[in-house]
Amino acid sequence: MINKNRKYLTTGEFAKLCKVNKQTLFYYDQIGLLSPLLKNEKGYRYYSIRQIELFFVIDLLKSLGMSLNDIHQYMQNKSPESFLSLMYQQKEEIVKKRQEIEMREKIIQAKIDLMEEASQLDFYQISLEQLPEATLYLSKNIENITDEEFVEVISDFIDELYRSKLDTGYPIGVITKREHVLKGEFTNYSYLYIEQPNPRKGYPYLKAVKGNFLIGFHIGDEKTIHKTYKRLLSEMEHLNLVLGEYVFEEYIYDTVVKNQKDQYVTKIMMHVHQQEENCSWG
Amino acid sequence: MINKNRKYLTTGEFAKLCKVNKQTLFYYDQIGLLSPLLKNEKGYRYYSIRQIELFFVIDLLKSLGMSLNDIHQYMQNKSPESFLSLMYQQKEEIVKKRQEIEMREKIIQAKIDLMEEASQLDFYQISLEQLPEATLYLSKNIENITDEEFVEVISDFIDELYRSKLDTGYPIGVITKREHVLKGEFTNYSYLYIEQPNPRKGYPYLKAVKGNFLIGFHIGDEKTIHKTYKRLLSEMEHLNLVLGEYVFEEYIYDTVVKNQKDQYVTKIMMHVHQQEENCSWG
DNA sequence: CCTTGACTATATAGTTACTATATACACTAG
DNA sequence: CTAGTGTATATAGTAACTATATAGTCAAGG
Repeated sequence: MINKNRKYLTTGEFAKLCKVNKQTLFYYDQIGLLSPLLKNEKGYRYYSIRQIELFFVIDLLKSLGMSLNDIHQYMQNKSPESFLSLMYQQKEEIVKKRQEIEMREKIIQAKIDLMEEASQLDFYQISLEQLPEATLYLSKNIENITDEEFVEVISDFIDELYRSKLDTGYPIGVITKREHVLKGEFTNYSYLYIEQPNPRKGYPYLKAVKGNFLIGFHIGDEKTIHKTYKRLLSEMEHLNLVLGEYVFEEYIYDTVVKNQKDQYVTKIMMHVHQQEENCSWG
Repeated sequence: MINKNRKYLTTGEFAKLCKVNKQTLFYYDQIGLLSPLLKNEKGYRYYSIRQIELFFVIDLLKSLGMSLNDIHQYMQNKSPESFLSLMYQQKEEIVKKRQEIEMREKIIQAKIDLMEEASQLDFYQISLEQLPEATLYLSKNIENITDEEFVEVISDFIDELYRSKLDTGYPIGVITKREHVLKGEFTNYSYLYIEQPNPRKGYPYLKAVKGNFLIGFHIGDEKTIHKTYKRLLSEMEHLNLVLGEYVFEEYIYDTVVKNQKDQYVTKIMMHVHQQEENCSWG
């Protein structure tokens, strides 16, 4: 619509309107994507003001991830019909992109919350807490399997995180059963898990837990985690508690925020109950 | 958390987990962004399963538009504090990005609506319609100004579209005052405008219009638009109508969807009133 | 009329984050 | 022992710019 008299714009002026580098317009001219309406005998380019609308559309399509080549293809044989169908197509794409962005926004918020929480913790303190119900997405069982099978399970687990968008930004944790912990097999894990703060309905393979937990932190390489387990178990006895069904482990600080293994921090959450004798006595 | 026994992954396995090309991991190793925990004497790379969490974060940061170089900088001296501040920073960025996506989604929807509407139109029909109130963002006055001043105004207008996110996907239109139309100066425009279907409050420079409009379409180059104006004006007289204060012009089909100027379609909307005599007679 | 400074042009090289290709070595299963 | 799959390095290519070098153009001021 914009077209006063036949005022044309130089490359510099047009570039300023489009908010791009002049070189970009040379490049677009070169690949035939957007050429000036006319070129004088000295080679000077002159753009019509109207061409800004075309640039807007090119810029829109580019921002939606279309390659200049594909945009060029469209521009070759444009029509109201093909434009409309392109827009319908891009509408679907952009909805997906918005959802991805929303998911990433949640992930970032989760990381912020986790880090803020971690900064308040005293890693040398063992505490007894009542944890609320939480929904977890579990892997297949990983007890007593070979290395190859383990890689297979992890692979499936992570594939499902991608496929069903279950990555919430929370750390991937592990669950160990009481029987293994009591046998001193602290790293004979049974499942991997990732917490789902906003679980979607109709998901079959989710599991809830709540109850009393004895919580402690292991500082340093995983290799020495048995020491922290022993401290926790003795504290448990001291408090007249018995081990519940599961123990949960989660990284608080890992390779993402620390350079050396001896600075890693692992949170250990032991499900516990009052001791039977205590109950019948009291 | 994930670490069974000291099972390491080959480059191929790790790449599969990360859903990237093996070459990408070579590249990340090369630039020192993400190197395998160990390399054997034959040069074979072995990644720890835990490194997937690091890859996830790299991938997240990358998706937020951070360059590998900047990510690398962060990784060099990572700490819970720097990670937290990075996340806060990225949270702000992603909010902006989401808002941009939402705006583009609206633009695409507007283009779809406009094209669907256009496909229903009979361009050879002149019609009288009551148009509802609409909010328009106006440019400065462009009557009788030089080419240089015109470019200046356009530039300001488009700058403001960018700055205040006023691009709604609707076409940029022009307004001509009655006095110019009556003098036959059909292209002596007074303002540029763009419709705002969801105007934000507190915007001072918006203008509303409603009333009866005589609507016709000009097919072809703008140069011959006076013919369509004359047809419209004679139809107006025929219907015993008088010209209102303003005439609006909008492109229906332009350089975005048509290759040749003779296929462009311009919508002309003339504000009209009943003729005085008619009113007093009736 | 000449010079200065801001513009225009082309050509070429560099950038980022891969991706593809070519070549050679290693490892595993039959 | 060989076939097939895996691994490695080195090099070149890609998209969409971006920067740099060199040269021609133009309008204003002295």
